Amino acid sequence: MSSDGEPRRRADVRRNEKALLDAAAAVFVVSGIDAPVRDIAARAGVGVGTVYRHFPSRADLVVAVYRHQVEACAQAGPEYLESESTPYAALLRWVDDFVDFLVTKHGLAGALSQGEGFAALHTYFLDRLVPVCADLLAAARASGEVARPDVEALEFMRAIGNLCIGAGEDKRYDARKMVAILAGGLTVRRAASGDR
Amino acid sequence: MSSDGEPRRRADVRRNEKALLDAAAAVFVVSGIDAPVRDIAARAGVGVGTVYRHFPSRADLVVAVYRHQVEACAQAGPEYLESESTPYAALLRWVDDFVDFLVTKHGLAGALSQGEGFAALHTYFLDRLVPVCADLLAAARASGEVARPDVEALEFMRAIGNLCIGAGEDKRYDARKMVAILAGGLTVRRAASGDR
Amino acid sequence: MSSDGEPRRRADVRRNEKALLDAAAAVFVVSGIDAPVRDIAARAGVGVGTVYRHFPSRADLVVAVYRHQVEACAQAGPEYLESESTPYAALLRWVDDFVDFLVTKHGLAGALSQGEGFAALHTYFLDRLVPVCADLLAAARASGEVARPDVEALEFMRAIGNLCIGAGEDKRYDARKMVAILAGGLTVRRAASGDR
Amino acid sequence: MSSDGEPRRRADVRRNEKALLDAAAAVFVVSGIDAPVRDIAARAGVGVGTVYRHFPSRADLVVAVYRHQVEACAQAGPEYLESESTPYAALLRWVDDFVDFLVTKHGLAGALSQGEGFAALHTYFLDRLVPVCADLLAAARASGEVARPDVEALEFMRAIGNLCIGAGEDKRYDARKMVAILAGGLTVRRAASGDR
DNA sequence: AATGAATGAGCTTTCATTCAT
DNA sequence: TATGAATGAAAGCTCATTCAT
Repeated sequence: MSSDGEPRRRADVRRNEKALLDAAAAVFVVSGIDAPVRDIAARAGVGVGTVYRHFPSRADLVVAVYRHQVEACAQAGPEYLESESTPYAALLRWVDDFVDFLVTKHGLAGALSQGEGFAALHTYFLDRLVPVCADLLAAARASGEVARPDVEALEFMRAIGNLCIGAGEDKRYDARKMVAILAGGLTVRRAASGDR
Repeated sequence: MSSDGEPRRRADVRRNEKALLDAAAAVFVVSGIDAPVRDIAARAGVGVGTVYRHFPSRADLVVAVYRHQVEACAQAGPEYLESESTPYAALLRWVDDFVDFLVTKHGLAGALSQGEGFAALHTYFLDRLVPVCADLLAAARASGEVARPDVEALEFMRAIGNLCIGAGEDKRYDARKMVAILAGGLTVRRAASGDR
Repeated sequence: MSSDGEPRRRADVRRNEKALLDAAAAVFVVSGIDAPVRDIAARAGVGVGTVYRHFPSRADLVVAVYRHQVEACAQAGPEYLESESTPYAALLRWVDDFVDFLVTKHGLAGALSQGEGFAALHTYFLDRLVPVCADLLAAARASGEVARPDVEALEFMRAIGNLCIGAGEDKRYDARKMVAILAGGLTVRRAASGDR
Repeated sequence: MSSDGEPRRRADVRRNEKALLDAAAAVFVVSGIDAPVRDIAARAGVGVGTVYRHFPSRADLVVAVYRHQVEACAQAGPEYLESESTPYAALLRWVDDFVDFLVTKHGLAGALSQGEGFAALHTYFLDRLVPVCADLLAAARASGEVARPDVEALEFMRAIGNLCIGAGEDKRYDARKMVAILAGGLTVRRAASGDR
C-alpha cells in the first residue's frame, strides 16, 4: 500500500506470469494449443482467474509463450545473410530454424493456420517474421539462386507452417524433408506452360 | 409390399440422405468438419436422430460427403498417365485435381491431418488415393523427371493436404501455387551435403 | 379383400403376435423388462410399428408375455390345497412355484414393484393371483399352522416379489431361501410387546 | 489471504454443498436415485457444473446424501447389544432402525439392489453395515434365539432392503411388518425335509 | 490481485413414439 | 396392416468465462 508495498507486489506478479508461461508452454506441448485453461492454471499453481487477468485471450498467452523464440528467429535472418556462403544458403538455414521452432511446439503450426480466434497470434508472428523472410528471399532472388519471382515471403512462410502441421505425430511424415523439397522448388523456373 | 413398394420408400430415404449430404457439405464449408450435428440436421431440415440413423459416426458422414470426389480423383490417376505427354505431367495434373478437391472443401484438409477421432476418414482417403499417387510417382521417377527417390506417396500427399489447409481464407495465400512449387522441388536433386 | 382374404391375414397377425411374444420373452431375459422396443421388434423380425399395434403399452406386452405362467400359477393353488398334506404345505409349495416364476423372469419382480407406468401389469398379476394366495393363507390360518392373522395375501405376495428382485445376479443372495424364512415367519406368533 | 480468509469462502461452499445434499435428498424421494442431474441442480438453485464439482459421480452424491444415517445405523448396533435384554431383541431393534432408514428414503432400497452403476454406493453401504449386522446375528445365534445358522448378514440385509422397496407407495403394503415376519422366521428351525 | 466456485451454453447420443408410404 | 424412417425430448458431461470473496 505504501511505496515499498508496490515493488513486492510487482515481483509477485512477475513471478506469477513466469510460472504461467512455463506452465502454458509445458501444457501446449502435451495437449496442444487448445488445452483447457484449467490445466494451465493448475500446472502453474494459480487460479484460473489469474490466467485471465494476465492473458485476457488465449492468443495473448500463446504469443507470450513463444515470444522469445520468435525474437531469436527474427534476429537470426540478417546474421545468416552475413555468415552463410550464399543468400540461398542463408535462406535454407533460416527456414530450418523456423521449422525447428514449429515442430517442437505441438499444435502451434495448426493454430497459426486457423486465424479463427487466433488473429492476434497470427498477426504477431507474421508481423515479426515476414520482413525477415522477405529480405532473405529478395537476396536469394537477387543472387539468381531463387528462380521464382512470384513467391512472397508471407505465402512461403505460411506454406512452411502448414507443412509442419502434425509433424511428429506420424513417423511416416517428415515435415523437414517436405520443407526442404519446397525450398528446392524455389530454384526451379516455372514451366513455360504455366503452373496450370 | 409388391416389388415396387420398396423403391418408393427407398426413393424418399435417398432424397433425405441427399439432403443430409448436401447440408453437411454446406455446413462443413462454413463451420469445418467438426460442426455440431444439430447444425447439419437443422440445415437438412431433419431431426438429429436422422443424422445418426444414416451416419452413425461423424467419419461416416464425412466420408460419404466426399466419396464421389475421392473416387473421381482415384480414377483420374491412371487416365492421366495415358493421356499426358510424360509421367511427370500426369502427376502434375493429378496433383492439381487433388488440390482442387481439397481447396473447395474447407476444413477437409485440416481434418485429414488430425487423425484424432477421424481415423476412419483418414484411412479411407489414404487407402484409396495413396496407391494412385504412388503409381504416378513411380512412373515419374522411372522417366527420370523426378529426382527424389526418397519421397513416398503418403508423405507427398500429406504435404499437399497440409499446404491446402486454410486455402481460400486468405487471398494472399495461394495453395495451388505452393503445391506447384513443392512438385517442382521433386525434380531437384538433393544437395550432396544433405538437406540439413 | 374378399371373404377369404381375411382369414389369411388373421393367420399372419397371429403368427406375428406369437413371434413378438417369443421375442419379448427372450429379450426380457437378457435386457430386463425395460428393453428398447427396437430390440424386441428386431428379434421378432417385425417393424417397431407392429409392436405398438399389437401392444399399445409396454405393460400390455409384459402381461401378454407372462399370461400363461400366471394362469398356471393361479390354477395350481386350489390343486395343492387338495393334494398336499396340510394347507400350510400347500401354501409353501405354491409360494415356491411363484418364486420359480419370478426368478426365471429377470427384471419382472422389479417391474412389479414399480407401479410407475406398470399399473396395468401390476393390476393384472395381483387381480389374478391374490385371490388364490388368499385362499391358501386362509386355509393355513384355519388349520392353525399360520399364526399371523394380520398378514394379507396382497402384502405377502408383494413381499415375495420384492425378495426376488435381483435374484440370480449375486451368488451370495438366495431369494428362495429368504422367501422360505419369510414363510417360516408366518408360523411365529407375534411377540407380546408387538412388532414395534 | 490471512488465516480467516479461508473459512469464509469455505462457509459458502459448505452452504452450497448442504443445499445440494438437501436438494438431492428431496429429488431422490420424488424421482428416485436416477433423477436427472439437472433436476437436482435446479432444485438446489445451482448450475449443473456445480453438482459435478462437488460430486463427480452420481454414486458420490448418493453416498453423501445418506452418509449420516448410515453412520448412525452402524453405531447403533453395538449399543443395542448392550442395552437390550437379549441379542435377538437387539437385532430386532437394529433391523427396525435400518428399515426406518430405508423406508424414509424412497428409491434408495431399489438402488441398492441394482448394483448396475452403483457399485460404489452398494459397496459403501455394505462395507459399513454388514459387519454390524453380522455381529448382531452371531450373538443372537449364540444365545440360541436364532435357529438358522445358514443365514448370512449380507443376504439378510439384502432381503430387508428388498422388502423395503416401494414402501410407502401403497398403503396396503407395510414393509415394516413384513420385515418383522422375516426376522421372526429366523427363529424357526428349518424343516427336516429342507426348504424345498 | 488472486482465487476458484459457479454458471450455463453446447455437444453427443439414445430411444419412445408417431406417421407417411 | 406392416414397416421403419423421422422426430425430438432427454440426459450426461465438459469447459470457457465470470465474479463474489
